[in-house]
Amino acid sequence: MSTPKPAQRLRGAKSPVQRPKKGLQTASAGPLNTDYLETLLGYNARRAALYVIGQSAQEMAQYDLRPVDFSVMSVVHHNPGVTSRQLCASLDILPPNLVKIVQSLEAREWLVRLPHPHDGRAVGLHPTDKGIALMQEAEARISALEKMVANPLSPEQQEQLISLLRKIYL
Amino acid sequence: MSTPKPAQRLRGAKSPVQRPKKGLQTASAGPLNTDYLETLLGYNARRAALYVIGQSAQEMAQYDLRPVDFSVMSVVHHNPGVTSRQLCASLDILPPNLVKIVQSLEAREWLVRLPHPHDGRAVGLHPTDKGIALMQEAEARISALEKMVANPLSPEQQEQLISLLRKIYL
DNA sequence: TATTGTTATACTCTATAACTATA
DNA sequence: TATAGTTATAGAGTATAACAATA
Repeated sequence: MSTPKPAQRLRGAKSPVQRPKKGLQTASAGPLNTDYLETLLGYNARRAALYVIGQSAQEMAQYDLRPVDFSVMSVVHHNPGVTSRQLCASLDILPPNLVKIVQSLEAREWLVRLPHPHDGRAVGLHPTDKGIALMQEAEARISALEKMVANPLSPEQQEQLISLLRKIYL
Repeated sequence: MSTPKPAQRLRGAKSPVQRPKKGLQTASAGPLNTDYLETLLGYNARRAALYVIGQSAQEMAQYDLRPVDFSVMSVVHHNPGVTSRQLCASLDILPPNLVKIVQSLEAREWLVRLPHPHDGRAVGLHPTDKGIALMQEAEARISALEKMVANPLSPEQQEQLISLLRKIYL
């Protein structure tokens, strides 16, 4: 039941955006004017997210972990016994779509489903020793990668960027 | 040939993320510990992008414009005569996937496809008067919406956030 | 031979309805 | 009656291969 995940081309790398030159509007050659889109927070946040997560996805491909798998395993890792319902609320995943993710992680023996102590309807998700070891390694690699990606920014700027992003969506 | 687009539920709003409380790991109730994920730039950038673009999508639904339609029309608006190939490179869209987007915009008479003056293979995309009027209004609404969304930040912080994001992905 | 635009198609992601078991 | 988890399925988004017309 484990899902085979063929290596996938990762788009949204650092190449596609070309620098705009004001005043140029020739059709066939030369860079385009994207000045307006570049004023938009949504546009810039999406491009940054696609780039960073694309890099992370490449890094996690060695574990056959997609970004969503990593997020789920990370929450399970730090919240042993978490229920599917809580995971869905926390990561904004719809319950039907979480099912096969959990099945795949369970098949690889990174988590186990145990009956919930106080609620017969619910199932607690617990990381296995294998899953804990995996996530210790994977989280260390992701943290190291994020340092590389955020390298153009000073440590103060890195903190500030995350702080500003959180003020937007929280 | 125009695509009917049923109003779609927009997820990723400001509710799903719950504040973590350190030390709490009870399974069925209480907020989860998501401290680790919240240290990640990719995680925060994605949540912010989903939130901002979700708001924009709601605003553009009145014109039956999805985010990708808005981006394409905006580039056409500011680059009359742009080719499909240029659009794909600029917005990171694959050529086969741009075809039906352009067909839909053409069917609504927001752009026209004219033969390219210097290249018989290429087709230039030109905004119609209707398309120009649409985008003047739509871009004004998006800019106003972005001001609302970025309201928790000071004007200096807003500029800085965009500047920091660009340093990440450029 | 390389590029533009296109068709067909497959795969992934996201969404809704409906069912069961339990509270 | 409401909630947790699941199944089935539909729709949207993203990917590759291959073709005709033109450079």
